[in-house]
Formats: sequence, C-alpha cells, structure tokens
Amino acid sequence: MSRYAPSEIEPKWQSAWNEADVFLAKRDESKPKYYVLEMFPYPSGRIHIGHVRNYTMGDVVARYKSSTGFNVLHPMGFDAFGMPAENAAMASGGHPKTWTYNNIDTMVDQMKPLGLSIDWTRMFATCDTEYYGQQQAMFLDMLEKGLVYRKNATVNWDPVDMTVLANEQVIDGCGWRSGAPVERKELTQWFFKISDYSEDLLEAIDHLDNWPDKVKTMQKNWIGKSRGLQFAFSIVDAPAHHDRIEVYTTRPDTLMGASFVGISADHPLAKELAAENPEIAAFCEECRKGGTTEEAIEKAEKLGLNTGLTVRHPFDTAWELPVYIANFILMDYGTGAIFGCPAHDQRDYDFATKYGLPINYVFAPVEGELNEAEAFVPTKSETVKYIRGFAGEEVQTGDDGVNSAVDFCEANGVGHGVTKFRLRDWGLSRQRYWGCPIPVVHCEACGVVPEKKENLPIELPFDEDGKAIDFSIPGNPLDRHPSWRNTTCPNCGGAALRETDTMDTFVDSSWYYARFTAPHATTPTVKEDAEYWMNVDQYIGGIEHAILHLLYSRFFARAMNETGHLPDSAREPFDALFTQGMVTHAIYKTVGADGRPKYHYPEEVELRDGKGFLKDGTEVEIVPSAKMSKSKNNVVDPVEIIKQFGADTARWFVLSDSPPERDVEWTASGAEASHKHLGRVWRLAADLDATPEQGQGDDELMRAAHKAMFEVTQGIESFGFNASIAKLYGFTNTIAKSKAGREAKRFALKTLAQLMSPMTPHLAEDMWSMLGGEGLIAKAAWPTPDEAMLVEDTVTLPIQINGKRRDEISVPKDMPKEEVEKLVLENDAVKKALDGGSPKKLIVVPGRIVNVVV
RNA sequence: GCCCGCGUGGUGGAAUGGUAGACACAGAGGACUUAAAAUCCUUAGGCCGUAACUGGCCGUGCCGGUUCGAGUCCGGCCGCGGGUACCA
Repeated sequence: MSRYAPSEIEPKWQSAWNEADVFLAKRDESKPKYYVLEMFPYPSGRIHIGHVRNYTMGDVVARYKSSTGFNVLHPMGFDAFGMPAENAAMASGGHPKTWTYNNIDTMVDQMKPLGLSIDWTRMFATCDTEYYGQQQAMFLDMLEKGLVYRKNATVNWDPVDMTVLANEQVIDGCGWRSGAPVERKELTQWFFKISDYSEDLLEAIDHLDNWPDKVKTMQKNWIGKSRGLQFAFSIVDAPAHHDRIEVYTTRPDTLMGASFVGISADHPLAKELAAENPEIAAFCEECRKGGTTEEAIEKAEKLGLNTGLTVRHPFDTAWELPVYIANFILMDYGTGAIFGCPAHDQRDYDFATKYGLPINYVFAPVEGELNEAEAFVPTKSETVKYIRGFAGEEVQTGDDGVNSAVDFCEANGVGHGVTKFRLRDWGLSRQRYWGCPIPVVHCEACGVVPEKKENLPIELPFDEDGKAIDFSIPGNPLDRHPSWRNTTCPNCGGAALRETDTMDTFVDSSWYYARFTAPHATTPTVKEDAEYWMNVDQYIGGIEHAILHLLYSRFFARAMNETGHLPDSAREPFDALFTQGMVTHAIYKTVGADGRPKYHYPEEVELRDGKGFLKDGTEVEIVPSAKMSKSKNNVVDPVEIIKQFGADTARWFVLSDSPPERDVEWTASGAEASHKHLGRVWRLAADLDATPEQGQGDDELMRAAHKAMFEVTQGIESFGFNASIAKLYGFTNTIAKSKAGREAKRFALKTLAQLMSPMTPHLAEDMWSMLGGEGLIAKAAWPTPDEAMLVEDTVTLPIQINGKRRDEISVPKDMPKEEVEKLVLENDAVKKALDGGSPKKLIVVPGRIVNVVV
C-alpha cells in the first residue's frame, strides 16, 4: 500500500505551482486586489520556528483570499542593514555585505521548501543599492520639503573606545567591549520632523478599525498629547543672561504644592553656573553618566544639587523656592526645567525626602484619610478635594482642576496653556557603516549641501582603495575612509566631505511595503502600481513592533504622500494589523572559563527530570521561556522538522494548538503527532476507492461537511487558525467514522482537502488530484456552505438552578419562551429544588440556557 | 520607574457574560501481531461517595465587587512577557 510521502509530493506540487505561475502578482483591474504582508525578517543567518509561524499565518490568509476571488500580492524581502552584520565582521573578520548576502541565500533556501505562496520575483534586500538609492532620493525630497533637519542630541559615548554605542551595547551602564562607564554626549544629528504629524498620527488612530486595541493604546500613550501650562519663575538675584526659568507642567493645579525647581544638567543656566563653580561642574559631569534610555534614567538613583539660587513663586513673590540641578531632568523634554510637587509625584516625593524639602498637599481624597507617608497620585479623571487649590471648584476631577488652573494663570498673566506631545522628532543618524548613507556633503564654503539626484546612489564603499576595510577598530569606518569621504561639492564644485552618518534601519523598514508594489522601478514607487496595490490589506507581525516600526511607517507614508511617492489614499498604509505572539524557548546557560555566561543550543542539551545536561554531563542552568534570540542560542531550527516530516507537518504544527496572538513555548513533541494526523488524512483520500458505493449516513456526512466549511472559514477570517484546525480534526474524525457511500465521502474529502489547503497546501493538492478534483486546488474556488444544511432543528438547553447546571432538556430550536418555561417547571430536578414552591425568578435565554432562581 | 499585554487539567489550549476543560499532546488500559512498529478502540481536572450511576463538593494566579449567572466585566494585589525612542 502506498503511503503519505511528503518528500515526494512537496517538491512535485511546488513545481506545479511554479509552472502555472500561481503566485505571480500582476495588476488586474478586473479583480479586487488583496495585499498580505508579513513583517520582513532580519537576515540573521537561519530561519527559526518563529519565522515559520509568522509566514505560515500570512500564507493561510494569502491562499484563502486568493481562493475567494482576490488578486493577491504576497511578497518577501529582507531588512538587511543593521548592527549584527558589523558585529560579525568585528568578531570574525569578513565584510558585512558578504555576511548579509550569504545569510539571505541560506534563509531563502530554507524558506522555499515551506511552499509559501510568495511572489519571489519581487524579493529585495534593503541593502541592495537599488533599494537604498531610492531611499536616498526620497530623503532628498523630504529634505527639500522641510521634513528633515539637523540638531544636537545625546548619544551613549564610550570614553575608552571613543565611539557611539547603541543602547543594546550598554550593559549595566558600561560599554559592552571596553567595560568603561558610559557617558551621554551631544552630537549634531539628522532628524525627521515626525512631531509635525503628532496630531494627525494621534487622531488617525481612531480610524484604524482593524488594528488591535492594545497597539492603538500603546501608540496613543507614546504620542502622549497633554495640555499643560508653560510659565517662567523669576530668579532672585539673577546671574547674568538668566533672569527667569521657563518650565512646563501638566499639573498646574498643584502649583501651590511646589517646593523646588529642577533643571537639567544640560540646561543653559546649569552650564553657565558650571563654568564658574567647580562643584557644580563636577555634579553636571556626574549627571551625564549612564546610558540614554528612558529606563536607565528613570531607574537611576535620583540625585540633585542645590545651586544656591532661588526663584519667586508666581502667586506669592515672597515665597522663594530653591533651584536644583537634577539628573532625572532631560534637556530634550519640554523646557529642560520643572517645578517639583512632592505631595503628588512619587519621584518628587523621594527627592524632597532626600533633600529635606517641604511636602505640601494640594488635594486629598474625597473620602478617607490622606496618607502622608507617600505621594498621593490619583489619575486625572478621579475626583479629589482641593485643600490648597486656587481655581475651579473645591471638589473636582484632576482634569477640571488642570483646566481651571490654566485659565486662571492665563487670566493673571502667569504663562499660557500649551498642548504638548511626548513624541519626539525621529533621530535617524547612526555613526555606523552598514546602513544607507545620508546623501549630503559638508562644504566649507556652502555648508551642508544635498547631493544631486543624478549622483545617486551614494554607494557604500566595499573596500578601502583595494584594501579590506578593518571592522575590528571601534568607530565608523566611513570616517576613516579618505577616498570615499573626500568629494566635491555639488553646489560650488570645491572640495567637500561626505556625510559619514548612515540612516537608522527603521528608515529602511518604513517604506518597504510601498516598494513591494514596484520593487525594481527606477523611482521609489510607480504611481499606477502604488494606486492599485496599496494599502496593505493585512499586515502581520510581532507585537514588539507595536510602537516604533509601525509609527515610523505611518509617518513615512504621510511624508511619501507629501513628496509625491504615494497617493492620498495611502497616507495610512496598513488597513488591518495582526500581531502574532512570539515563539519562546528556554535558555540553557553555563558559566564559561572566563566567567562570562555561555549559551547552548537546545539540541546540545539533554533533559532529565526537569534538569538539563550537556553531553559531557555538565548541568546547565535553565532560564525558562524567553524570546528566541540568536545571541542566546535558544533558537529552534525548523529545517530538521521539515526534513523529517515535511513542510506541511511544520506548517500544520505551528498553526495548531496555540492562538496566533499568544506567545508559544516551543516543544518538539507535537510535530510527530501532527505528521501522524496528516498521514491519516492522506490515507482517507487514498483509500476512497475501497469504500462501497452505497452506505448509510450520507446526509449526516454532508451536513458535517457544510458545518466544517462554515466553521473553518470563520476561524480563518478571525485569525483563529488553531480553532480552524480543531474543527478540521473533528471533521476528519467524522469522515473516518462515517459509513456513508463513496460519493458522499468523496465530497467530504474534497471539502476537507480544500479547507486544509491554506494550511497544508501540498497535501491538499495531492488529495485533490487523487479525488478527481479539477485543476490545481490552489486555483479552485473556496467552498461556501449551503445555509439550509447548517440549520439545527433541536437544541439542548442546560438548566441551571441558582446558576449551577443541574440538568438539560432538548427542545425545538424556535420553541417560544413560554413553552420552554412550562417544560422547565415540569423538569424533575427543578421540581425537586422548588419543593412545591414557585421560583423567585425564571430566566430563559432562547437557544442558550435556562436559569431557575429558587 | 512608566506604558501595553498575559495567567484555565500532567502539557498546548477551547469557551458572543450562559453546560469550564472542545480539539490535541503526553499517560493508562485494551484490540490486532510470534514480537515490534504502524494502526484502531476505551479512558482521563481534583477530592469524596456509590453495587452502579442520571451522585455530592471544590476548581480558570490571589483578594474583593457587579450580576439570576463571571475564565470573561470592575477595583486591588502577585507573577511572567513585550516596549521604553541607537536590537530588529
């Protein structure tokens, strides 16, 4: 007897699809289009099981949409610039370009056997000159539109290696290679004016109906619109150049609880004081220690230094407040100065306690006691009782208090109400080699000059006048590459230096979705293609991109629209978003001879009684459930699973069991079981001819088939792939047990093949051809259920007594409430519970449940 | 620290505010077989009770609330994960 042989059928059907150009996306105005996109991968070297899960989900959607009549675009590419390539070159020599393209080749070779319905002719990598050259063209257009500018910003500075560090390269406040404490340093950097779009990006979130609420909430909070008061404290005995300190506050209602003013160590006043006072200078230096991340700054011990200066309270000129320099105030936020209200801010409370500053409560809970051992920080929507208020009602919400306070201050000449956003401009400069060069030059005579478009692309140099670039030296190789760096000014023709900063890799990933519509065009996009294919109808990717990547992409679509590269209709590029969970796996860790942690691949570790051991018997520490990450070696390679069981098993397995949006802990035990099931399905089709022509239960089987059509479709439509698979198991069991005749079984099996085809396309094709299906199943129309076959005549109603299930009755589906009630009262369990009395309440939810309250 | 999620049997998980544990995995028992593999069948949250069950109680991280009814809604905790603007 023949058996299910994926290693034979999978290549066979893949070539059949290729020969028929099934997945080639062509503009076709006669059909509705559907653009499915999965977030493209970073070419880390090998695909892991998380990729398989991500792309299989997209493939299910793509194949399903295709069979329901859509002209589908389903492309794939690589987010190929970035640090790991340079790190690899640093660690083991070679060139980032070679490393990256080798990885891409390997990963494509690993992906193709999965049988994804991808139009591979559209593939590109963001490090292709063809791609980043067009990105440079757009940069110039955006520069011309005033969407790009330069300003100072702080970076992590390694004072030993004399180089800029990424946040990831700062470990416990120290440089990852030098181990030296990191400092914050100011550099002139390039910025996109994303803040011009704060209001637009915020407001438009409400129209993203097919985005997850959690993502929308995160983006709203990130943009962080707030109304507050900006005003100035006047300085007592003001030093030269500084007679006032401008502050911004979102809680002007707490002004009477102010007890100090804090300024950033980078505030102009702080700098001026530092110039004359060594103690202040030393403290400012101290404040600049540590990394630039919000987390590092927020978690660092709060330090302050009294400058000796005081300022006058705006409502009471006799009330003077001390001025502190503090390490938790950033020059980048607001005005770089705040007033502290310890009573209603925990950070200020801790600060005040540490430096012996007064704590004046402005409001108290409406009910209950004020706990003076901590700050009282209710949400602004909460109603509180003002005890040191100065505007509005005594009892009001924080929001009302803020608004009244702003009005009062404006009326009394103390500052003005201001709407501010937390969202900062997007710094795109990176002091690194492996990224898209920023196409400008620095000319002594003309200043910063954009390159001419005809000089694009500005290509990254591969070597250094025939010599390999040395990546082992810290710092940006472009800075020390004279023949690349020295150029002529496009404006005056004189000697000039190229900009050596490259672009943040988020720029690359902010428009690739648009490029896929015309991937090899000599302009960034092509009007007709963008108009036809945009927007992305379904975008699928990890929740870890909920804020930055998605927000930057939303901004870029707007900027591309304004520079003529996208139509108005594509300003909001992703119609629907689905965020799938991550695949996690335990990390196996030992300590190496050098005292540093050593990570081991899952296949190197043998598990016994919940403990892990290496082959030589060494016990490993098991860190449970972490995101699969190359640096931790806890990635699972799907290639082995595909080799052993085939792509369909891998695809079926990653879709079953877990809901797509949830993280899954990877265990290999289920793959074999999935394989067994697919073998069983295959045999059902292969053995059809042995089924007698006549049988019993044809009608039941037909009903089951229509029910399966309905339920599986519903699962796919709602991203409940695991639910669809559970229904497919059920349907398979029904077919296997059915005694129906051959043609009824043929219909059921063809339906099964079609319903499985988005998940296990090769198996489905093979069944389809065995069962006498016409053409390729990949091109067959999706089955739709006959409504009449879905109607159930009777329903089972559970009977609850006081909310607990006691019995059930079977009634016709549309039995009126009154009759159900009558039946219920005759029920033995109910009679027993009532004990002759009558029910307190009788709730009948038609078709659902009955609850008797006694 | 702050923002956003998640928490259900031995395991993955199911459940528009309406029968908690669908569907699977691992397990146990059985059939077939000289044997094994493969395949098929039965069983299965916990505790208690019964000759038997159509028996009772408990149970969705913890505490409290709303409701005829809460895994689901609300409030407060605990634990875990993601993001935190230079990882992608």
